[in-house]
Amino acid sequence: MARSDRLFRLLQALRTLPSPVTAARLAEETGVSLRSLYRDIDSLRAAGAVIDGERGFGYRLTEDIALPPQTFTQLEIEALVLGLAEVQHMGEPALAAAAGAVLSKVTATLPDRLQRQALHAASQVYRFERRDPPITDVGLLREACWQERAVVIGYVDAGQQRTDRQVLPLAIVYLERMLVLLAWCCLRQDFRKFRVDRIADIRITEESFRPRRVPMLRDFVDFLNAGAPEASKMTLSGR
Amino acid sequence: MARSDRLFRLLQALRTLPSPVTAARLAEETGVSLRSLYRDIDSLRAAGAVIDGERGFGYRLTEDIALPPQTFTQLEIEALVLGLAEVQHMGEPALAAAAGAVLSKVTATLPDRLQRQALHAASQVYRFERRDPPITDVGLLREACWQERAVVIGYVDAGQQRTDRQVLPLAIVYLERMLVLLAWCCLRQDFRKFRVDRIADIRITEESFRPRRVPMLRDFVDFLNAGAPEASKMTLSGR
DNA sequence: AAGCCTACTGACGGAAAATGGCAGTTGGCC
DNA sequence: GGCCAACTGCCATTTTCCGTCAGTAGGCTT
Repeated sequence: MARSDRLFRLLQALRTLPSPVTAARLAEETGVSLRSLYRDIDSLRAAGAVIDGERGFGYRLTEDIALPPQTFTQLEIEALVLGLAEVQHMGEPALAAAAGAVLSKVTATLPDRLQRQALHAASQVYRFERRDPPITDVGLLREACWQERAVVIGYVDAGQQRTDRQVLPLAIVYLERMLVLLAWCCLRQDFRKFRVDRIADIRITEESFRPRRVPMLRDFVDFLNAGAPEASKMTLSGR
Repeated sequence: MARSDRLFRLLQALRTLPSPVTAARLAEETGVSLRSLYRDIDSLRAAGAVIDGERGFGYRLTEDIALPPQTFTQLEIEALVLGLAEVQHMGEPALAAAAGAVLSKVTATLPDRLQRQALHAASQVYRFERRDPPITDVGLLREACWQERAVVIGYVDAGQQRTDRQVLPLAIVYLERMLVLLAWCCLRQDFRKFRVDRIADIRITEESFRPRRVPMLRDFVDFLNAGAPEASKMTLSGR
């Protein structure tokens, strides 16, 4: 309540006051202590604003936030609603919630007519089966991917054999109905696919492999495609 | 932080759920107790929204407001990229292209950092099989749904029998891997499901059933769910 | 090399707000 | 009169927020 309002005023101050502006000035402007101001700046940055801060100098707003209103064609709205609905159904709870939030945020910027279209899209996703929540914490794996940190996983293979191994997580992939972790296996020194539902436990280590995730992922896909016939090559999602 | 996000979702729920909507429903939607919900409604009203509340009836949003700017979290970006990638893979060419367009438009408005995140999302969709293009023109069916015009379809049933029938198209649904048209069959005077891949040809007629599509669709879903056990009820995509 | 300016971080304790539960009131409708 | 659902007040608990303080760090001037 009070807080979000203050963040709004802080952003306004950054926009209007002559830059660079010191933290002390902004703190005074928003009526808050210096410490809290730094926290507020963090919040704005977390929300996507790009704020330069140089020691001994001050702050400068480099990139503003606010999703500008968008327009979409009717077909594009169908695609958006359909895709996000799909994620709401198949994703783990946190991801499903995020899909809902995206839909809300995007449609909020739409003019009335398009909002109604979004609401009554002709393409829909219905599911009979309730997906049973995966035992594995997908969120943790995703976190590891983002941070490019090695993880130690307890993996149960097809023969019920459990092994603990350290891997470099590259991506989480929906591969023909199956949730799969693509990773570099440090034990075997090779690319491996791990079915997420067979990962018994996960521990994120301190070991970072930044910034090698993206190129390694590319290599992995190339490697998988090397032997495959042209018609059944993997493609990276959408790009 | 969490609160302002919730208020946003509440507003969105008020916008999208069929009005009037009860406090209990909204509380469930935003994952909060009834008591807190009343407080949240107060907050929105304090922020300027005009929300009708009649005892024994429910709420209705009379005048909308805009809340402070929002951006996407990393997880929300994952959801967006994943969902649209899915559509790019499973949709017919026109729809797939639309999904790509949405992704471009949305990411174009994002700050650099988030754009990079979108590009290198940890969740991805890979497909081996190339989808064989459906014989049926899904676009035409969608068009008929949008325009709420009756169509005459040539349908080949399980026993290879072909019949021509006039139907009122309600929605196109991805139902367990299968593309299905939900429609009112004028011949049988009943709700029917038609597998899109068995629709041999389509002709849009002049006959309009506007504005009955949305209520009819609701009836259809209720009808399907009437006998089903609680655990396997259909849900309308995402809302 | 020594200050100085300012961004930034961590820890800690107290203050304030948010939250949920409960018991009750109220107005409209069957 | 009973039911429904909006609304209110109160209170214990939990969570979040906030200011203070102590310290680190980069760039600048002297």
